[in-house]
Amino acid sequence: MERSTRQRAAIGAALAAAGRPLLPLEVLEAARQQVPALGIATVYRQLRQLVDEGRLRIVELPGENPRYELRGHGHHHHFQCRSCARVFDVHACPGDLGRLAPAGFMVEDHELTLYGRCRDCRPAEATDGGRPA
Amino acid sequence: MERSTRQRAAIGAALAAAGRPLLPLEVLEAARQQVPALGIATVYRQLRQLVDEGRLRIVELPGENPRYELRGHGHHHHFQCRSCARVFDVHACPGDLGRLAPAGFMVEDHELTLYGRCRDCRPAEATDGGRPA
DNA sequence: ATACTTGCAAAACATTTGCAGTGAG
DNA sequence: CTCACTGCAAATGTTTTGCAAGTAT
Repeated sequence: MERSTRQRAAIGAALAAAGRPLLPLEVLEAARQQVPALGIATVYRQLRQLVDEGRLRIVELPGENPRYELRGHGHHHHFQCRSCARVFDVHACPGDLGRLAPAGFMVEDHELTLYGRCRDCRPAEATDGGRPA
Repeated sequence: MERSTRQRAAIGAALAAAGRPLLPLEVLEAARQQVPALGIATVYRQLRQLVDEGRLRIVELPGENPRYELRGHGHHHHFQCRSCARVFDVHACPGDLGRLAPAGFMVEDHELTLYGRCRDCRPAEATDGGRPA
């Protein structure tokens, strides 16, 4: 049975306030505003526990470390900015992708990630130093 | 300009012989049959170079280390069977997903993975039970 | 009081890099 | 003869774990 500690609350609050998937280090930085002495090990331990409880969802993108977000946003997808690398929720959905699968395949679910420029980074076109592949 | 060394050939041969995505350590083990003194660092360096050249493709599955496989086809997606965990190519594409992103976001690319039952694992009765969530 | 939690440091892993020697062009 | 490539070892970077002290119940 899990206890409700200041650390656990701070980590949950950080994830709730962000409204987007966070990296463990982002969780640490945000949660330290409430619990300055918070350690990274506790963040990892709590993230794992919250995932086991079904409260958190792991968001994995190719070439990136796993991010964590609160469940309950319902079905949604993600958008990663190729300039700042942040990940945002996309609450739209193309729907009915069953017809894309090969004949005889049964599609139960899908995962979609969009890549491009977020609102903040879109104007800066020539300032971008490299190609974050 | 890249040189053709025994190591590079052995790594390419290992990937070609496997015909499935391999982990770096699997590549090392297989390629050592031709070049026993091969080092893991060389495997990683060659894998990265081959990816940069567009000859290899990185295959990432949730909770797994990246695998590498020879490339062959252009833009496509993937279907993972929830029963046998195999990954299949999906050559269809929903297209035009730019409208899904939040206002102000610029979509340049996308990645889509379907989950469900492959032909072999599909329950006998269900002809088309899959529903996109 | 009990035992789950925490913070720190060290460990465990996967991947990258520094460097001197090797070999392809 | 050059300089990219290689193997080794050390360095990174991320996540996990051991342990003594802290704290919710």
